[in-house]
Amino acid sequence: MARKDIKKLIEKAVKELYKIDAEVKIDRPQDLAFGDYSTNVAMTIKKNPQEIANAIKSGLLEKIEVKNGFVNFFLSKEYLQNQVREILKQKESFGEIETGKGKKINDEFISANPTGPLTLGNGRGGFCGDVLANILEKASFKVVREYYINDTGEQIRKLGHSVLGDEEAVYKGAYIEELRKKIKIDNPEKAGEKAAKIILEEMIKPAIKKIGIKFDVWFSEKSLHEKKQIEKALEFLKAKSLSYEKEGALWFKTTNFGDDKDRVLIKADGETTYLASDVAYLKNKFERGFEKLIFFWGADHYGYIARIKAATEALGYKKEQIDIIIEQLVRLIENGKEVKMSKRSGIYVTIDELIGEVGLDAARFFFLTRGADSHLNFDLNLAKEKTEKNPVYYVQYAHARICSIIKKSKIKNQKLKSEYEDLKLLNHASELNLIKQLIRLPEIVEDTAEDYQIQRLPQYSIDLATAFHVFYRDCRVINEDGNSNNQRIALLLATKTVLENTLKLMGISAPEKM
RNA sequence: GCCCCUGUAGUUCAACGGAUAGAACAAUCCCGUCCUAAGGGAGAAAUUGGGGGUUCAAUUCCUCCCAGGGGCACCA
Repeated sequence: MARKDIKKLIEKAVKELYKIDAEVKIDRPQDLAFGDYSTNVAMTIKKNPQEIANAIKSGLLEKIEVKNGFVNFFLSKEYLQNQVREILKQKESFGEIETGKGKKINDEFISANPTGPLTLGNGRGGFCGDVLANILEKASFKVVREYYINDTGEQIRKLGHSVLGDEEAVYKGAYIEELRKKIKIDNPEKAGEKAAKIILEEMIKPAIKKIGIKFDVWFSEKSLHEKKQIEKALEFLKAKSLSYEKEGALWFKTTNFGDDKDRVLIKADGETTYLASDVAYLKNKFERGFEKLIFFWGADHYGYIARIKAATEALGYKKEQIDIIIEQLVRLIENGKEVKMSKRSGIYVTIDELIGEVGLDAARFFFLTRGADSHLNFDLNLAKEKTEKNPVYYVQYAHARICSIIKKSKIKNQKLKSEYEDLKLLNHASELNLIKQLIRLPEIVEDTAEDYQIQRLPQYSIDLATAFHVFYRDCRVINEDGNSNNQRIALLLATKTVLENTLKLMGISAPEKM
């Protein structure tokens, strides 16, 4: 990666010049006039940028300029041309980096209660959780995608009551009516469990399959009870003197770890709380050897963070091993007004409806474009209208155009190989700019695996597509006489590869024609 | 009351503490096709909610205020 190499060069130069270890950051300036990369290190260590620039020599670089205190680096044509060959060599593995070194990460997302269909909000977390897993895998982490099923407890009993249609019913909707026909059990708890199973198998799992997500582990809360793991977790806390009895309940001293107040593990009526299950579940996850646990939660679960971190520390692990990504809630807008979504009231937009109306690729792109912190509004009618204008088609169109040219060129792969030896004719500004976009992918993967800002990826795919469309305008691949320019075919194939790899990371298809 | 998130162009969103705050959609105009015009280009549109502060440099960090969303259970 050029960025890494430049960083090393600067660090070395600074060390030799001033005998200090400066923290060097390499940026990509927005304006290409400021170079392909730049650094502000001269300003942060208050030294002369020209002096630093003079100390650097590399075949990577065509020139180094100093402006406004920044040192700007311009990549050489030779380096860029060689990258095309590199991409063609690496193919689908282009973009992979080694930072993860095979470390095991558990990525838990969606984990919606099996009390109803998956909705918009679940989709947001689902797409983001899935794509983060893709990125982490690209960064050489070993990722397990996990879904936690709350298949026992209060909400399951309530589901049972709802199916039975008694006065304790809370869930509404056509699916409850359907379940009522299928389930002939009088006991609310048993009826609830049966209903949960049907909802999971016939509603949730098919919806997840439909949106292109594959979970490695479906983890049942009930299994924690059955395997006595909750008991063991509680014994563990007791042995560490981290729990105590008060007013007939068993409490967990979460305040020892920074929580506002202690929390109940076993209620006075003898039932364990959700937290008790979670302590056991956390213990289970860590014992499976994960170095890091990622959770995608909706903002309504914010209050739970302190508890989970406390539990992590109580179990003897570091709270840094837990990364909780809070997705702000999706607001449903209808006729310009917010409609409160709620499974209990039966007002929501399901994943099935969403995909049916706007399609999977557009839906994925829509959600991936927005950062987790944005409180996004979702207007289904507007989304339907805007579907045709979704930028995802702009990106896919670039891929389709490439496929079309390649098909037309009738070039054979074997013949091409020898042509790659020389790519020196790729000199046009639009060709070089396209290559500059291509080589960003590993950097995008590196940065995103680090900070989880998934929206960087769709943004990048648009930049990449734009660079291609400009190249398409400026540089003909198939000449008027019908012969093709093989070096440009090579660039085309490299672009196709990078587009495919990027779309694959987002879980979006790369159509050959549109 | 306390905690978290948000407030950026007409709209929906971007922007590792950096250079002239970027896109897309909408609105205006140009390029009539020759490898897919689902494309390309030009211009217009922003006092980044408001006031202080830290910094060589603030949309970004701190602080106060205003507005909105979420959370503060022996619920999940």
